[in-house]
Formats: sequence, C-alpha cells, structure tokens
Amino acid sequence: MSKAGEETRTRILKACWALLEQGPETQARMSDIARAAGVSRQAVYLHFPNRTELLIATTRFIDEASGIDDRLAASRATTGGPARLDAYIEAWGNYIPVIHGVGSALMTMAATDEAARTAWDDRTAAMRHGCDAAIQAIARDGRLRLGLDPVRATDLVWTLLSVRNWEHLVSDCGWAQDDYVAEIKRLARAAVVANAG
Amino acid sequence: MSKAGEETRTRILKACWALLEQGPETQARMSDIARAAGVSRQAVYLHFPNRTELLIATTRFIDEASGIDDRLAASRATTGGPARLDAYIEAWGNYIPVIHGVGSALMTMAATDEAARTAWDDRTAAMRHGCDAAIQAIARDGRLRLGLDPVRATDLVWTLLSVRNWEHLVSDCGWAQDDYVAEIKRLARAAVVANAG
DNA sequence: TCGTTATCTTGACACCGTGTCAAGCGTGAA
DNA sequence: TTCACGCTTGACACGGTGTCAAGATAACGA
Repeated sequence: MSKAGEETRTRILKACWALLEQGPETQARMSDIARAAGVSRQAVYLHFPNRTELLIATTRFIDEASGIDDRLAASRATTGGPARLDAYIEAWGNYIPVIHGVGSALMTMAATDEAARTAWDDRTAAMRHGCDAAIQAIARDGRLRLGLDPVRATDLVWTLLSVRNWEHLVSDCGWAQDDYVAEIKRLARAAVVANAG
Repeated sequence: MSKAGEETRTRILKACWALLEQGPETQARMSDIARAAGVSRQAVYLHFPNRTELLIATTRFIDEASGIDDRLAASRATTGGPARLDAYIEAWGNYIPVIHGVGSALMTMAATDEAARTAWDDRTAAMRHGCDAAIQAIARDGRLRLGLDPVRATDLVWTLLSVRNWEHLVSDCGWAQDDYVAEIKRLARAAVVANAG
C-alpha cells in the first residue's frame, strides 16, 4: 500500500474511533464513518472488507496508539500477589474508557455476527489471562481465599473487570473513573484474597 | 379483543419466549416468531406494532407467568438487613435465567432503538429499587460498611446483580446457577456490609 | 338464514443499511 | 505521454422491518 493509501486508511480508523467515542447516541454506519473521514463510502470498502473488520481494525489501532500491551505487561512485573492484582486492575480498568466505544459496537455486532463475536471473545480471553496470572501469583503467595478454586477466582475477577461493569458504574451511575478503579480493587480483593483488607 | 384474538396473542408471546430462550444462535426475526406461532407474519403486526413492543410485551408476559413481582415482594419481608439482601439476591438471581433470553434481545435492540433502551432501563431501575430497599434495611441495622454512601452501596449491589454478570459467570464460565447465587451473595456482603462474613 | 363484523391470510411494496460492481477521474512516477 | 494506483460516482442486489390493500373464514346477531 502506498503512503497515500496508508494515510487514508488511518484517517478512516481515526474517524471510526472518534464516532464510536461519542457514545451510542451518535450513529456509526459505514456512510457516517466515510463522511467523518472525508472519503467516499466505497473507499472504506477498499480498505476494510466489511463493518466488522473495520471495527476489529479500529480496536487494534487503539491498542497500538495507547500502548496498552506495554502497560498490561508492566503491571505483571509487580511483586506480591495482591499488589499485582491491584496493578492489573489499574492498568486494565483505566484502559476500558479508551476502548469502550468500539468495544460496545463490537459487542452489539456480536449478537448477529460470528466474526465480531470471535474477535471480542479473543480480546476478553486475553484480558482473562492477565487475571489468571494475578491469581496464580496470589496462590503462590498462599494468599488465595481458603477453599477457592483458582479457576473460579479467575472467573470472578474477570467478571468484575468486565467492560459492562465499567459501563454500569461509570456511564450509568456516574462514578468517577478513580472511584471505579478503587472500588473494583476492593471488591476483587474481597472476592479472592484471604484476610483481605 | 375476542377470546380467539387473545389466544393468538398469547401464542405469539409464547413462541417469542421459546425462540429467545434458545440462545443467540437461534434467530428470532419477525418471520421466525410468526412461523413458530403458526401464524402469518402480518398477524404478528396486528397484535404488536413493531418488534421492540413485541419484546417488551414478552417480558411482561414472562413476569406474570412466573409471578416475579410476588417473589421479589416476598423477599422484602425478610427481617434483618443482611439477610434481606441475601433474600433479594436469591429472588432476582434465580429469575435472571428466566428472562435472560428476551432481556438479551432487548439489550441488543437498545443499541439502536430508543424505545427498547427506555424499556430495559425501566426494568433495571425497578430492580435497583429492590437493591436500594435492602441497603436501607442494612443501614437501619447499622451494618452498612463504614464510610460507604448508601447510594454507592446500591450502585454496587445493582451492578453485581446485573444480567451481564450472570451471563459472564453462568453462560460463559459455565457456573452452576446455585454457585452463581452463592458467590454473588458473598460478594455483595463483602461490598456493602460491615464485618461481612 | 342472511348479512355483518372481527380476525387472519396473501402478496405486494417502500425503506434502510450492508455489501458489490463497473466505469471514470486525477495524479504521480516511469 | 502513458500507465498504474487510489479514489469517486452511481447503480444495484439482498435481507429485515414495517405498511397497505384485497380477500378468505368463521362467529355472531337480527
């Protein structure tokens, strides 16, 4: 792809990102995205085979633009199981507002579109691995709640950290982002750490 | 509406319910629902103005068929704040699998349809009132976690009890319904009750 | 018994959003 | 100058929702 072509591609991705960030009120049909990018509707199809793939590409674009992989990896360096759980929650919890728009759109498509479902499942599975790593660290420290299966513990933390819960608390209930992160940390500790407090 | 008309209406509602219960794999377009009800597609439109209203009517139908109002009301009779919270979680948590299908469909529509969004918000708001009542009871007992705002407490319990969290744990993680209820009770207590245990 | 009315069917159609196709246009590089 | 590439323009098919008009059927009352 030439330089011009690459530029158009990123213009489309940025337009898509911007539109989806404005919330569910703002429509993001292919024609809306094209207009926002200052490009014809067909030009979008020259770069992305369909709407689902455009959304997926947008998530990848956002991932790279915000360096989330590094941030999540950094959180894994924290020593001490419970502290590491905190670090992971902070890293991921503060990333949710960034990908929320496109994530929301992808989850909606997932209801009808198989590819969208797979793509979103992959993302949440990756996030789950981070939860699992934190749980393993806690288990190694002997701090896992008595009688709690590690898989169950991962399930719990993974659920607490879901995008939907962020939506509930921040978008619907109007919580400040910091309060959200703090409370999820507290809850996650209460859920899986022995003698949490 | 005559007796025959009423019968057709409930046949449609039951067909809609049955289809949506089969999960997101099974399509539930207007024509699918009509076929399942043994009725023409247009007959559906004679009873319900559009798909959204049909879904809303289906939730009401399920509500009545399963007497959820009574069950929720009964849970309010429990004395003692924390015990009452448990009772409410048990009542609502065990109702989620019943309305999950249609709720899921309604949430999907909510992305594009204003009426669907309003209807679903109303439902969750009603559920929230139950959470609030339980929190009030806990506060009266002086058992609310120190420094926790009652509204925040309601937000938390309401979030924990969301349909999405049930989906996550039961549908996605494969938890047994009883385990789900037990764990949410534990988490809710840890979230809002002082000296929870 | 006949006509009326309510209920449902049949088939056609408009609308919207997605995705496809073909022809043409402009620009920059060989 | 010519060619190739990236984009535009305008048309179209398809599927799902919702609308409309013309009948069929059966119950009900006079």
